[in-house]
Amino acid sequence: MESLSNWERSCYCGEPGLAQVGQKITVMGWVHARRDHGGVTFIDLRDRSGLVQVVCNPQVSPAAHAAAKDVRLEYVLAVHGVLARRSPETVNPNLPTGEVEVSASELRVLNPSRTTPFPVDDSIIPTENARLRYRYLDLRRPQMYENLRLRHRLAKLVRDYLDSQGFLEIETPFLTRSTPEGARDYLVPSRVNPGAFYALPQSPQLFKQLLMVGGVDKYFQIVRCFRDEDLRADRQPEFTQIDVEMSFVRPEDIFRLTEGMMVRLCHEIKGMELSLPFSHLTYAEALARFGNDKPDIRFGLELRELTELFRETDAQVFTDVITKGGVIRGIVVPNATFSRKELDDLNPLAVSFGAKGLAWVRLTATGWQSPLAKFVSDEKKREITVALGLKEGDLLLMVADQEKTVCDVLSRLRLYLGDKLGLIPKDEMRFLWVTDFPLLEYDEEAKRYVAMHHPFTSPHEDDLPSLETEPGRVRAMAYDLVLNGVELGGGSIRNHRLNVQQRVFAQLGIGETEAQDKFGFLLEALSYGAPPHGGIAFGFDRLVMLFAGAESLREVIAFPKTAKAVCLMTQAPSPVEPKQLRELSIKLDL
RNA sequence: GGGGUCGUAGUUCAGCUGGUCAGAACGCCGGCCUGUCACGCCGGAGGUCGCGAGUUCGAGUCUCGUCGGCCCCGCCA
Repeated sequence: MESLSNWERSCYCGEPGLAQVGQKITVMGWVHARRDHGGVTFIDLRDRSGLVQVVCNPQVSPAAHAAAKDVRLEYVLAVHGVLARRSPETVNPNLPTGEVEVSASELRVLNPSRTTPFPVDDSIIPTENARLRYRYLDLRRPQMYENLRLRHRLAKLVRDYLDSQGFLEIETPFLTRSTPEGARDYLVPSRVNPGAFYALPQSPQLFKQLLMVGGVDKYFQIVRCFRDEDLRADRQPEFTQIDVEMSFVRPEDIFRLTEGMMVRLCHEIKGMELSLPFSHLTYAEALARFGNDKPDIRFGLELRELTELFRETDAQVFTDVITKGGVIRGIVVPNATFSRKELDDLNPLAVSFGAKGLAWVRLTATGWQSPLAKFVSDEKKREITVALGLKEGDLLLMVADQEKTVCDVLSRLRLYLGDKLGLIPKDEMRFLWVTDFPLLEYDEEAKRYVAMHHPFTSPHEDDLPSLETEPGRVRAMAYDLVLNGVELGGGSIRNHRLNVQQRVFAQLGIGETEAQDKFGFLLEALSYGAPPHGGIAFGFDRLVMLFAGAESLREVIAFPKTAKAVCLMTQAPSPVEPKQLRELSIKLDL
């Protein structure tokens, strides 16, 4: 093992080309491959930029050739030599540096490596278990480096854009106080205040509002947030938000700012030109047409309302549901070439989505083909066929149940069909604003209303009078940004008027005493000339994931956690010393 | 908390209805080779089949439990 001493790297491995032929260069990196021909040894040296072939020829340097004999995969080398042009028959067209090679005059082993637990190569992707345990090896794979680089570039573009729009990046505390509502908090015990805990922020929500009261006017932060909830492919316990807040704004101002940002990101990263403005749907429209509030609008297969069309039929499975206040909705698959088996397989799928069953009608040359055919009169069949514009070959898939279940099942079925039928243009970026969310949602378990967005969201001005009389019907000045069916961000105009905030708290069952206790600082701030303000926050990890075309957040996070919120590399979380617990006045009860 | 799925050599995997099923490729170790780039050739080492019970004459294979990875539901203002 040798030291770097006075050696200085002259270029990255992926950089040398014909222009540098004849120059003495020094490259450093990892041994990606070694081909020993006895007389001459080839080493592919890799760093983050790519590969270059190093030739160790005893006629050039006996020492380098001898040193190359003991070199193994993933050893760290420094190589000094002349960049040579390869003879035409030895050019490797698959390598960006394939026209040249480094003729080694000196080769230093800076560090050996044990045999790695898996190959450092994009050709075989090891199990996620191994990748996460040895993340530093996984990160050597070109794909992972590209993901990290993409993440960096996006962050920089976001910063530059918001800076150009007059925003200040301001840090807010990580050690803050736990607040009711929302996700479970990660708690941090306070040593100097025994029995008291900080909470890691689920988002800097209140701080950014207080910055507005502080006259900052335009704030942003690319900031870590923490939520102690169960994980998913698109959910990590700590994740990064692009957090934005502005004063004296309407939703349109937030839309314009966001659209400008996304236009720039898509242009710079993908060379795509987005058309503006983005599509808009109200929450009610989204639910009616797509069955959920984050529809993928890259393809059709919209939901169809069928309740009235089937009300006067003898199809008892349908009429029973209608009697119980349920609905019937469906999806028309144009020109469906499903085999009978494929059709039958849809039923258990629908059941797995929560349906009791899946009804279908296929329009053939001879009319309706359907298990329901004998329960529907010919006249009704004609009426339904016309109403839905069914054509020969079309397939109508139907679910009857309570509205929520129907929406749920059909929205998932729609995505499944879109994917299976190849209707989703994978390289499109279709942004969508979803607006007019309900302010409140009735929580059956808690037997009270809870905030759909968060408790600081402003009710729609027009609905303000009915906040107490019809709380469930009040719309919020809240909006979500959806990209290709993924909820990318959400925000709202906040309550800047003290009395409105107090009225919302009251609807949430937060009494005056509790409000003072938990949010006193906010209510106080609102009483000192808080400007109208609002903002938005984007899931930065999800943004990177979508731009990378990755299937999981873990692909774009350097050191992610498993589905059980464990870091397989550091083995966090871990038990701590009794002494640490004593200092914190904490006793374990396991 | 619930459901599904996976766990066999360092890695990726094969191993059928229980009975030569302890296998392949790559990697690793040794040897040969001066133009390879998935180098080639010869030889070799390497596995408590995640772990624990059970069924059976016999379990990698079946059953139950358990641990871990992944996916989903609940949860995620």
